Amino acid sequence: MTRAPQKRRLETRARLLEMAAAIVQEQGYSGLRVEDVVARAGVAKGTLFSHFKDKDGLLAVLIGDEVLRLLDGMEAGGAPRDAAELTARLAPHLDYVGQDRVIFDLLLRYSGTTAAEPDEVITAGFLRQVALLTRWLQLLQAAGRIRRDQPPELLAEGIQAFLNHVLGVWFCMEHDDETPPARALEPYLQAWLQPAT
Amino acid sequence: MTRAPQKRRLETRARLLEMAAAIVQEQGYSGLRVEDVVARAGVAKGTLFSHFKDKDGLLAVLIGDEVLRLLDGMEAGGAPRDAAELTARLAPHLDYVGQDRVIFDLLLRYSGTTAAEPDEVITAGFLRQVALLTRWLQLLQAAGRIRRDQPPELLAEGIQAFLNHVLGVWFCMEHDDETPPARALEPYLQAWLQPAT
DNA sequence: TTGTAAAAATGACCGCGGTCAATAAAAGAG
DNA sequence: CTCTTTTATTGACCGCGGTCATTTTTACAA
Repeated sequence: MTRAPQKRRLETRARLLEMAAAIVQEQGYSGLRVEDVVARAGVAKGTLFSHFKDKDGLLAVLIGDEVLRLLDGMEAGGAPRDAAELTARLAPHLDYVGQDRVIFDLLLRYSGTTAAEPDEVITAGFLRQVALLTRWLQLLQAAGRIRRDQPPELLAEGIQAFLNHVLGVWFCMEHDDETPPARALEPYLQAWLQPAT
Repeated sequence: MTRAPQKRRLETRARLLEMAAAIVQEQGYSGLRVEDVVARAGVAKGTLFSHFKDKDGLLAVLIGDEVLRLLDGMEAGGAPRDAAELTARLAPHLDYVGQDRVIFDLLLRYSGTTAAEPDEVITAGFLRQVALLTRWLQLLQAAGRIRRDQPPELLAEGIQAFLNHVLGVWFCMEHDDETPPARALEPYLQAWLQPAT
């Protein structure tokens, strides 16, 4: 008979996440070292890896959490009324991911995970994002603001593709460059969703 | 007075690449360990890192080389006559990259590098691929087989985006799945290049 | 040939993510 | 309160990529 996870364990997990978040706050994602996390949380290294599969597993929770918060912001803005407004809704997400390559790499690694364990926050985030995009695209199609010759699911996945493409390029160049990801995304979405004439 | 790189050094570099390629042949890219490479090449570890910036730098040469060979194949096929034929030309590339996540990750890291040092094989490969795609798209536009309302450069970059998207998803799922990347790419390219009516 | 400065190669060493057999702490059973 | 079983934690240890002060080799001048 398997038992439910005990209270003490949950507290440890919470403390690990809390300390990790604090370090990220101070040093950024790239500055996060497992040894620092466990030191601050006052546990041994092995403990961390009994709570999270690996360092990425820990990051996935932190980042997934943030993605969910960004989604709240997106939804709060209400349904966009055209392609340009949709781009604007995506801007915060791009800004967040664009701030550190670690975020990008991790999201990319999980971005295709449509199935999988629902307790993984990051997966939940993706499912919600795709669902939200699809819903919005349906509305835009109904309003005749974007093309209607393709199913909204395909268009949504296409948007994901352009999002990642733009970010990938962003991380390859020196950032003195003045074009932020959100701005670079525009021409792609305009072309991809081009309004029905 | 700086001197040109000496013969002996070039031989060492060549031997390192040769041995690395052999190991990849046997164990795949994921199985490549720096220690094995230097052991086979009969040099110390530090030597490898004086020839290549890091492990990725070594892989970049190996993979970039392979990408160039694939490009030869693409060009040998001649210019495609419609979107479907273009997809077919890209299939070998997808098959190659899809065989190991290491290849994908590395190509993605370099994929935005449009400028940079021309002696990097992998950069050369990308420039050539983009140029080739652009040229083909121009021809297809001229022939009226694809949309003409967007510059071929934008369409080419879009294709890159879909390529990476499809591959990203591919690596996220169990590979018992029967849909290979090339097949998954089709609907995107059809939609993205949708023929002028 | 010999002296010397640049180039090339060396390998001990480090950082850091991740493992695992051993140990401690909790949770019932009697 | 014991004894036993499950759960949670520990920290020494490992693998592997990457560094750097030191040593060896090479090229060239006197």
